[in-house]
Amino acid sequence: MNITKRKILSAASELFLAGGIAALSVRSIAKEAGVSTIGIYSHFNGKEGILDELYIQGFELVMQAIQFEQEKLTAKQIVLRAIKGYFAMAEAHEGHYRLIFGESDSRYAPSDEAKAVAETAFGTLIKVTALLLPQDANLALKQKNALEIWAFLHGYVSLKHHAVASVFQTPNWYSLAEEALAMHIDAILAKYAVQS
Amino acid sequence: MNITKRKILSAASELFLAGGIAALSVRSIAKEAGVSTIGIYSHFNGKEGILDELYIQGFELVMQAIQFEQEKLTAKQIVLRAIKGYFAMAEAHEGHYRLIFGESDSRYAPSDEAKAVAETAFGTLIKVTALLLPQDANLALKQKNALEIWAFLHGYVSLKHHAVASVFQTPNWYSLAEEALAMHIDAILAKYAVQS
DNA sequence: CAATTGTACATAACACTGTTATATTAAATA
DNA sequence: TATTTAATATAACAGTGTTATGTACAATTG
Repeated sequence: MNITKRKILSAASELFLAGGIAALSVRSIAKEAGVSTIGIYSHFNGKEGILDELYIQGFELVMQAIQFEQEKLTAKQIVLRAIKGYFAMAEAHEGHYRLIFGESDSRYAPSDEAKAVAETAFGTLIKVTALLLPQDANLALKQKNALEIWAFLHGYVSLKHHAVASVFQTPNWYSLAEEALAMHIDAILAKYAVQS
Repeated sequence: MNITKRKILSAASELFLAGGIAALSVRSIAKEAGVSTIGIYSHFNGKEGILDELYIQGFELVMQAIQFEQEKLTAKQIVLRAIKGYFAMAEAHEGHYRLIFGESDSRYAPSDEAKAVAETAFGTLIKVTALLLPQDANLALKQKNALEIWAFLHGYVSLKHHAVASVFQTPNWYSLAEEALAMHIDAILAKYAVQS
């Protein structure tokens, strides 16, 4: 990647991390990177190109968060650790999280390349959550299962960003989430347990 | 409410229903309502005021969706019907749904009045989901329980709006959701069942 | 009734957004 | 050396939400 291109991208990342989408204007990125506004268009596909890069960054963060060494852990332990990692990522990179889940700019739609990265991330999630299922489970079941856990996870994160979250005085939001998910995982394990 | 004020609000609602947030500019609302742009500021608090009204409309739709006659139904049946109603509302009023969950305009923040309506809606949800719990359950438990089901629900809706939703060829998204929620409800019922 | 006040309105402007046409400069190739 | 290509700078365009200014009409008051 070009050095100017990298400079633009890192400027965008910094502004995004500091102030979210509101701080990301074409002119502010250009100024921070020390280039002219037109540079955003010659090096990237305008603002959409910048957002695509951040979108991809976001899903790479998701993948990193749910993958790790799995030695000597039960399936439930592995999935619960992935869940912890997911929540930690959502807290540490709220801007990226909001972007990849459409809570930033309704005008932005990810490019095909960006969507491909998103699907790869979902593939990673399927692999992790499939540990809860019998080994001979088919793809449809694995997808259903991954979606189930992802929806539960994402629902907690998304609602935490919501105004109603303030009605909970206790700040143990993600503890409640992990409890509920643990219960759900037990239900999944019980449902598909191999009758021996 | 003033007749002009109603005309503005209904113009805004129509534009919003037809084209979502993208179709909602101060000038387009004014034109549709047959008033000057400044009218949006004299009758409402500018665009923020308009969005507040639509936000409140959205949560009223949520409340309507999860409330109905409950005669001769088990707790599980009532909650499952509320869940069906919730999904139906999210499909029929996607624009409102996206608005109240921050997927429309990141610059918009609901007013205190709008937030109060949101909390009332959450109260309704607590009342419905509390049917799954023992009658002597305390408020913290009821809140935890309502959040649990709401997160699961909302997660499915939010992910359906996401680009990754296209990896599921089968269009039975909400059937999968209802299945998963039914299983979770059973787990809740089992956990808090009165030992007799 | 006449005078004053206050409200609703229209026009225009401001500061901002993403994007692009035009012109200029520097670099690389023939 | 001459020509072509790439990167840059300036300015402009069409939008956005918002506001200042000026005007017309209605209501209230002396």
